[in-house]
Amino acid sequence: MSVTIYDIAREANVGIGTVSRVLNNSANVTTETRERVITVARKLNYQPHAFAQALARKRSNTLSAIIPFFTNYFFIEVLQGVQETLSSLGYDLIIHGANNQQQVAEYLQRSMRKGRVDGTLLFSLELPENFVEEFRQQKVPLVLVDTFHPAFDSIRVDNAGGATIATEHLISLGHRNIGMINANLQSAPARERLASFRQTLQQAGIQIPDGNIVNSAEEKNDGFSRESGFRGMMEFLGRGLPLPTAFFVSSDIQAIGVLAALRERNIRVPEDVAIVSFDDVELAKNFDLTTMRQPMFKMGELAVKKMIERIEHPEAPVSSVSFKPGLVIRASCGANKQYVFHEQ
Amino acid sequence: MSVTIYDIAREANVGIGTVSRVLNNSANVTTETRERVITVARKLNYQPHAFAQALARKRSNTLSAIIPFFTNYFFIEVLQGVQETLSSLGYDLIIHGANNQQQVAEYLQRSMRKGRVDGTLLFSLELPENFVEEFRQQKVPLVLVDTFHPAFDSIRVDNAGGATIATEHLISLGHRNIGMINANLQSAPARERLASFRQTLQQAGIQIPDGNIVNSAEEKNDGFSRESGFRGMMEFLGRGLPLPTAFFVSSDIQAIGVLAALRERNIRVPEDVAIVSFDDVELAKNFDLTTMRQPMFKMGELAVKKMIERIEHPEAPVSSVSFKPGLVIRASCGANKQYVFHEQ
DNA sequence: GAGTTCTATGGAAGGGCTTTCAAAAGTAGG
DNA sequence: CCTACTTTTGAAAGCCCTTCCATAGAACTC
Repeated sequence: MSVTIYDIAREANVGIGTVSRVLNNSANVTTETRERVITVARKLNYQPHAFAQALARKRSNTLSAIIPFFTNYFFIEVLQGVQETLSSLGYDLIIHGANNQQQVAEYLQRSMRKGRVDGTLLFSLELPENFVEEFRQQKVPLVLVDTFHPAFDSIRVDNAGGATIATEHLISLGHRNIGMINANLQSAPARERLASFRQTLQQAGIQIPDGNIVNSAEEKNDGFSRESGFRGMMEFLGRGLPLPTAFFVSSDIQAIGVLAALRERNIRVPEDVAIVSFDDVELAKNFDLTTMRQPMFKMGELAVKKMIERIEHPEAPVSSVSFKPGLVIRASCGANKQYVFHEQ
Repeated sequence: MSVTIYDIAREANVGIGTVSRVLNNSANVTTETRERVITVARKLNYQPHAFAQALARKRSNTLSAIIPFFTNYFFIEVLQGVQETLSSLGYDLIIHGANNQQQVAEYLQRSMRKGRVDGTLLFSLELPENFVEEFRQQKVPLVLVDTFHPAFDSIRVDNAGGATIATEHLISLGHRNIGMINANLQSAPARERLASFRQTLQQAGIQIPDGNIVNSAEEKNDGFSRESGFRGMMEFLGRGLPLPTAFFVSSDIQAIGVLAALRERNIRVPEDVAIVSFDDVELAKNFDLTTMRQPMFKMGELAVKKMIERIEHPEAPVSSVSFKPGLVIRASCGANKQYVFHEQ
């Protein structure tokens, strides 16, 4: 059937051990033997059997990523970094899109199947407590991206810092009546961004009515969606409060909804209302959004590096890195266009 | 170390064969034995070793997808269909993003590594001729999505039909001077869409100047990008021809660029110029684009089904399915909003 | 109750690789 | 030329499963 090392061994007049050693570039093989084996292998168009290797090596060179599937451009962009880095290291990436908590559990379970993957990346999803112990027991490395648990490595975004910069930017442009269209508070980023928004205003001595803040009640995607942004702004407009001169919106995708709502009411951006949002997904530039940039590609890259380190040093202390978002100024805030990117 | 069927066999006082039979729900095991084994397996928290299974079964339950990575929302949406379908069948999906022809080759090569995957889905990329023979020899199933080769199964989009409908729609709205902003002609869809556009106009007895058609020269993504659309429209405007009252644009993402270019020149859509594009990616509705909808999720789903069939019947005749896009009317063409979706 | 057919079961073989171990071959030193 | 190492090599063991084969026992048949 297909060519195995036995075929090569026979043809090259050596033992299978030698073939394996040649193929793996192990030491202690004469150049002469090595070349003979390589020639035969090439001639027979030999392809190593991945699973047999994985079984023998106890290592699969495959990682899995569990993400809230494709509902959010943010993940896709991080994933891009993950995939490219992985690929250059000869690893494969299995993608699991989880649409609900039950699927998350199912995929986590699957990831723990001994030997299937060398590690799992969990994106933006809270790790169910009952898995914490399981993962530690099974010794399957887990790296959290955009989410947190003290027992595992994680890559995070400094939401508080980002929200502070965004808010300060609006203040520096002279805005004193500012609103916020937020996602669902059940998500940690939404909570963190709101808290910093409030705190920054307070420190600047600015008072705003409670009604200026709209938190989404939507379940889907924790309110990080276009619809949520649209409805959030509509809800605000329905409250009859004086229109703030600026809004901080908790994500680009929501901001797109906000923009649509404002257009519908003939409110101009940035002339009547300035907008600053969060993420800087690729889309943001199409809408000329001023936003807090997260280095998504980099985050993906780093996540992989962490994972590899963890695989190689299972007992190393847990580490958590947090990226600081940088302000990207475009048209929606009314300031000049210019690019200010702080990277940690 | 980790729990194997041997541990279960010992504990349950049966042979490993019996354990395997129970775990695989094979026939000929007494209920009593079956229950005893299951109890023990559960107690020991047994997880089958995926690679050992794959090796023994000669089947990995894993597919790979090679896509022009994440540069295009179209793929992501198809991928969503692929992933969900696959997941429900207990398959895993490995994703390979290829940024150039060389990477495509590398990934194809990797896919052929015996046993690694049960099959490969190739998206929108031309299959290099030298792989044709290799794939047939190695007997690794290959399904083409949005691309074509007579030797393999494929899922396609009826680009010609779609372009015809789009063009007819513009004609039916009264437009007589129509332009087209196209992608790079080195891509088959771009060629097909252009050909039908021309033919439809001709059949309607409408003559347009050659200068009304702009083909992208961009390499990146074959010109299916926002930048390409922006530049395409700018190039047209620089030609000094009378402004057509309508444009057919070869993809939504380009249309977004076109919109930006028109806005920059203060040309209103749809009042001054009507736009119809192609794809109906999720984004399209945010821009209120009238566009030709491709059932991307469905395409993904079908691709998987074909693949499974191919795996089960390697010798079945090659088949090719083509989806007919449906017109989705939004604001950009100036007609009333209404949803007209033809599905094949 | 002897002979026959089925069903349930244990365990070896096999899948293709890596790695360990022991033997063979080579090198150096005296 | 013999001894003491070192390097190279072949082959067995092991990774964990599925599957096949042979056997033991149960269930039937007449």
